[in-house]
Amino acid sequence: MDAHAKTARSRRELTKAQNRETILAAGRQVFAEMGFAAVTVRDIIRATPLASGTFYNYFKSKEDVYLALRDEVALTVRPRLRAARQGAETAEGFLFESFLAFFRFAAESSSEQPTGAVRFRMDSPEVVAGFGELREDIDTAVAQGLLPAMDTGFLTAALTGVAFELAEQVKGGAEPESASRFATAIFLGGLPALSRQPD
Amino acid sequence: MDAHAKTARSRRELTKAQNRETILAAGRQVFAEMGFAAVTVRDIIRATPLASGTFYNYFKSKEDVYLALRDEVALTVRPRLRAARQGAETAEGFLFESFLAFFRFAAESSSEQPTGAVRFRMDSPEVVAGFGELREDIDTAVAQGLLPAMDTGFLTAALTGVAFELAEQVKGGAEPESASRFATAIFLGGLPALSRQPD
Amino acid sequence: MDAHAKTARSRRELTKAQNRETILAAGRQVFAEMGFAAVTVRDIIRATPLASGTFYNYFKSKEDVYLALRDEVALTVRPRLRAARQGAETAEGFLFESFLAFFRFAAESSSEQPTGAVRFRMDSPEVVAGFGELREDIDTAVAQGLLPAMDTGFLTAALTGVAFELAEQVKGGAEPESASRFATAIFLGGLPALSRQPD
Amino acid sequence: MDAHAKTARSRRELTKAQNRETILAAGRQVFAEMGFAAVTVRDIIRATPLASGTFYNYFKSKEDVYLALRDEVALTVRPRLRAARQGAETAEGFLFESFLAFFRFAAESSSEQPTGAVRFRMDSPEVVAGFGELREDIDTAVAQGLLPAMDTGFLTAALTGVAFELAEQVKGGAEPESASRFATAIFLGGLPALSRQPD
DNA sequence: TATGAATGAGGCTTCATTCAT
DNA sequence: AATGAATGAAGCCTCATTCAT
Repeated sequence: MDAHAKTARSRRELTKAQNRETILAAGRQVFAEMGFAAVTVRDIIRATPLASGTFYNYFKSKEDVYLALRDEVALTVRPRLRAARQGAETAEGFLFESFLAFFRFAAESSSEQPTGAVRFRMDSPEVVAGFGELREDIDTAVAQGLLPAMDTGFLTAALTGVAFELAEQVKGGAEPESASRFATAIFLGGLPALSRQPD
Repeated sequence: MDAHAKTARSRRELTKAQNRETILAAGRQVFAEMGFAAVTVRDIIRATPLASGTFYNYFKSKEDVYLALRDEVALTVRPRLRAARQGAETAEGFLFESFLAFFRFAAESSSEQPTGAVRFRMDSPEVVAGFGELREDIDTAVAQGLLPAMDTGFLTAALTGVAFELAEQVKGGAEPESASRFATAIFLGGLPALSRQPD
Repeated sequence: MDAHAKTARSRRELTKAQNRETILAAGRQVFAEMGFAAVTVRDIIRATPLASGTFYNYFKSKEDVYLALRDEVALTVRPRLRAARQGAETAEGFLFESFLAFFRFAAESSSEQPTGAVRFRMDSPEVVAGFGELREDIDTAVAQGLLPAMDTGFLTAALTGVAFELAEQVKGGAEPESASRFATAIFLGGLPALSRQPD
Repeated sequence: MDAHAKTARSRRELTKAQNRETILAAGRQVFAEMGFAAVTVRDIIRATPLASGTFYNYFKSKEDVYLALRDEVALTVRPRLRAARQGAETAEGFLFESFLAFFRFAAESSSEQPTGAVRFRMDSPEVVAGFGELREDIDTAVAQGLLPAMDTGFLTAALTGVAFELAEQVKGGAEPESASRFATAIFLGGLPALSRQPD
């Protein structure tokens, strides 16, 4: 009986994890299809084989699902960004690898938004934190005299803005590599540096 | 009698224009207070002295109100950006005045977003078009050899990203002037240029 | 001024009659297109170049329009039925001409009903009254011994039922003449009489 | 445990069936009281102890309820008509029993219609199909030479018309038996046959 | 009389959530 | 834990009607 119960219990836990994942997948799908604002809990449930009551065993609301998805994104992106930076040896490599990791992720997770729908930014604190870590490293570089003193809040904002906007270009079909080269060139030398950039 | 009819007609049209403006103002308010996703048509109506049916004489949905607000924003921003550019004589002045116009507008229209709410971007095609015009001018500059050849799609994206993200900093209290200097420096010379920038 | 007023007044009266007719025509159209139950006053107004307030100068409700249309129908049908009967010299001619007049009218006023809509019967007291007059004449015939004594309520019902149902066949494409022959034969001799009826 | 589950399931399904029946009963009532056109979904719900949302678990609209009621009528009437015909051995019995079954049903389901309301016909394809089956049997009789050749579409229409109109008389208080005798006499011998019919 | 915007009641429907099974 | 029907609040929207012009 114990053995049986144990088997049953682990089967259940498996099911629990599966159900949670099922709901998250449904959320990803409907958020992409309809846009956050238009999605209802029922829409998420409908994209699922589960019963409506089951949803509430896992999430409290669509916002809750959304935040979980964002954390999931962050969980994927941040290690990649960190790895990219740690593998770099020059300022250029540092920026280039970071942008490249981010744009590759954007290309992977690209999905169609409904035309006319209001666009959302998947920029949770968690995702932005990836850039925050970049900032910390830049702070370090500034302290070491490798980079000039500057307003790091502004720099984070500028990096974030360029990263997210170029990510849209990448989602629209641009190459992650050329987008990364462009962004890196801008931050290393501004517009004049672009002339030295192969397209 | 003509005068009377005319007065009557204009009084009516005045009321209509006022009602439309009343609804737009209510929309501005509740979008700022609650965030787009959470707002309902009823919320907008409730922020109004009008009857519910009246709303539908002017707009079809909250999306409709939102788009009208965006167009209104565009109508305000674009002339300012254009004027800023036309008054500039150097590349630096060109960028600086454009950013400054945009950040000043951001500072004016700053309003509190609900913490935790999903952020929206007020970047309609119309607003972005302001940057599109900038792009045209840059294209001209490229043609004249003042600027290197580059991917203007990427450049527009980068300018847009920096402008919108720094605008958030400005809404959070940063100075439009210093944000403009920062953004200008980045695009003129990249990170190295920041050392030459007084904070 | 008098002359002018008079002209103005008659122009107005013309307009009044025209407006009423415009509304009735719109009612005919939308009742045929959508079915009575689905039609709203607004639908009728929308099928009109008139303003909504104007409707209420002529009718109180869609029911009011509907009744006016029925009266109009009755006004058309009854004289035709009466003329048909008065021109008949035998029982057979009497029935045949009556049915024929009715079916011809049905053929003329045939219009498509929306599939799936609940069907309505245009059998107002006024329309039925056309058959009531037939009944009176039959009563007379009974009194004169030309027809056997019977329940005239039942007979009116039977004639009405046959007339309206065969009218549907006629609206669906059947010939008024053959439908009239059929109905006449039934009432003169029942099923056996049909063998003597040329198709 | 199985038994428990089974009981649970059937208890649920019982409730579901009861709710559906509750709504249909409410529909029957309000359609009879107000006429189809005037009824709203809310009227049906109000005639029920159920919550408004519950209605939509069972039906999509008032039309949906109406069609279900018609099917229910058909389900009741058709077996009766079929049994009536199958028990008949002569043409007269055949017609008489069919009409009688129909009129008895009409008498049972008689209910007050609102005066002045537009009348509806409960003649769905399903109900008419009862007469269609009659037609098939008549076709057979025609093939066997028992009845003369004729337009069976017209005959179905005539039978339907007489049946539905006399049913109204029956709902108004006439005897099903005498109505059946009348209708049978008409179809067997036309008006002349009525003299042989005891009232 | 004609107009057409304003009104707010109220119909339609979906929603989030509960809870008995 | 899973189910899915029930709930009723509440959003959406149209409606009939009024009334100032």
